[in-house]
Amino acid sequence: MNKRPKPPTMSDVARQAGVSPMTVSRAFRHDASISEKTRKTIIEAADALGYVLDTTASGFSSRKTGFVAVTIPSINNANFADTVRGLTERLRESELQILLGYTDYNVEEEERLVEQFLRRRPEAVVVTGGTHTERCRRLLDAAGVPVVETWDLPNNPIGHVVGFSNAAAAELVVEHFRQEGKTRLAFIGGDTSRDTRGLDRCRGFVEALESRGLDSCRLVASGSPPITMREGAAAARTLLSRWPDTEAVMCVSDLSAFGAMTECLRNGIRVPDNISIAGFGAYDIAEQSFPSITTVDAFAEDIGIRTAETVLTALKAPAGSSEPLTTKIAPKLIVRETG
Amino acid sequence: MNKRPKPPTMSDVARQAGVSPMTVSRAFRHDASISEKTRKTIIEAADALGYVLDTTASGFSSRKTGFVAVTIPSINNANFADTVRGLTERLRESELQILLGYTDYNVEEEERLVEQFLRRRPEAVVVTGGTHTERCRRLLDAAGVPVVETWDLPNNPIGHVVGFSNAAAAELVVEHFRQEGKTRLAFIGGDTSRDTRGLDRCRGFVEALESRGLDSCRLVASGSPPITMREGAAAARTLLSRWPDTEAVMCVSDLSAFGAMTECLRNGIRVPDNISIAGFGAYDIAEQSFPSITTVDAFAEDIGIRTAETVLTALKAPAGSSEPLTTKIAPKLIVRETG
DNA sequence: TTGAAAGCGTTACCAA
DNA sequence: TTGGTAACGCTTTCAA
Repeated sequence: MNKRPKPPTMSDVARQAGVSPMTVSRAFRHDASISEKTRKTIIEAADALGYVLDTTASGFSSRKTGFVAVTIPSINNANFADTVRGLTERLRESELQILLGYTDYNVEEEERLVEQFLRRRPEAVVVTGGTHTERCRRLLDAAGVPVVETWDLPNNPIGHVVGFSNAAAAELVVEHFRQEGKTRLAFIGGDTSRDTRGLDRCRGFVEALESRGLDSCRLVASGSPPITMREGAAAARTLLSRWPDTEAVMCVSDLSAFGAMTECLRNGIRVPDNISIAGFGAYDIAEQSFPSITTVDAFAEDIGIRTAETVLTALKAPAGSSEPLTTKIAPKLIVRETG
Repeated sequence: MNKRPKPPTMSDVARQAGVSPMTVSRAFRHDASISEKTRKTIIEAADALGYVLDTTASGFSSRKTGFVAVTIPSINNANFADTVRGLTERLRESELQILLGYTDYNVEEEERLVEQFLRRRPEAVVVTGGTHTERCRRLLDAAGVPVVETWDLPNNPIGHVVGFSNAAAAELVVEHFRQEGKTRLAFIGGDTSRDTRGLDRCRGFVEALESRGLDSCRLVASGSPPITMREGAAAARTLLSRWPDTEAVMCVSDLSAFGAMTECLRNGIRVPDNISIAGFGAYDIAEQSFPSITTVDAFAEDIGIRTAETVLTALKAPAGSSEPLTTKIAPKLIVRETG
């Protein structure tokens, strides 16, 4: 760890290379008009001095930070990780860098994070879901940069949207269970109101049952979102003791579905012979578990890719002209051994 | 999306509040000497204008960006996610923000990322592992900021270290299998040389066998790191067909262990009656699967917390005085139903 | 506790 | 293709 009081600047490089600082600046940009020979001299001088471009200064000067601020509910979730991966890959060529933060499924924390990010002057902001604090909406609105809401279809979007209806996704599962002739259906999710997408799935589940004239009282909440495998297992215990004749259960995620399934197996309840189980999210575990788990693929990575494309389009558009884009993703049911 | 050509500045707020820009600056800092009354007036004026502090400018001026650059191998890995969580939580109070990137277990990509991050002038850099390209080491060395290597104990550290010996962790598992009287042991991991921590575990496994006079030829590689559940299952197939009398198998991670286990179950092989299985990383799945999986807990979140503390200590120390700190984590064996 | 002046390292803009 | 000059919005430093 070399403690150098002051890193070299463009002026230092300019002196070393015998050119003006402005020419050094050009040597470090892709588009600039500069002779290949001059550039080579400059890059060599820079390397010799250990010079690294200071984007802190260049961003300040050009009012372009190259940041895209992204908030996700949890950093430890394969679905959101896939979305971030899609975003990152698709943005790679464009000089844009992701500033990533997680909210713990908490809108207050989201507000804190968004404000912190806005101070960095990102060129665009990507948030998860359509539920935010009033102040958070105001901040985003006033930021004057493109905003994309993902993983949902908000009624009153802030700006752009790349998402799907979580309620409709739940209906896919209900319809599937119905086609298999099941009538006593249950839902396992987390308690409280923090995970709005999880709640939307529950709501969609209930509505789908009601519109089919089925009883919709079998709802079990266990643990605060995101609900874990262990909480899925606990919920399954509750479910089986309260409504032992349940024929099929949809879980808010594949992780809880896996927990519920192992709980059944531990208690000698056969899946799907005695009970069908479905999850959500197309996690690896749903495919690799034994038996494998019926699920819904929301195409998390695609959401990221399409979000990146939305950002790029919005950034390219002349300042006023950008009308909000909405990209709808169509989740897909994947039927497996459990259902 | 309000398109405002220019966001308000401190001068705008100062005019609105009837004070000097300098006083506005003080109102936005925690330590500054300013009367509570003045501050209140200013904050109100700022809110009215929709002013948000521009850290792009303040960082430039003060030469403090408030960034800690962090690179992890994969964004979709519960272990590294836990480390990031520990880091983030522990850093929350300190005005430091994490700049997170992932390398895909690739040192070339790591070099690219580190260079990109260094341009942002982070106040510290955290990397995973002790293996880097030559140029990456040079860049980090020249950056003049504290560097922390994690999840490993490098022979020739760049600066600070918070980690453990992956080889020794593997030996824990071998010793456990030995105490259960198993002699025909196998290892399942990924191929090639990208995941150096995985390789270290394999090396530790082999050395532990040899030092106990056991045969160490049962090594199966499947897929490029990080090896998935599916690849773990494929490796188990190979293993069982090539060495059907294997008594116990250690997998490079819990995910591959889970895949290997389900593959056994699918084929009617009882775990642990016919074969014992152990993983690594103390993932949720190892606890919740049925049967549950023997594993090694490397205390991923602790690694993050201790790393944050190392960063804070190094940042507090006067420029020259900081000698490298090494924090050793002691991984712990967790014996479960499979082993 | 408050204010004024002088940068911080880069890029935009215009001129050569 | 190159160079000079004037910002960019804030903090540091010193003075009141």
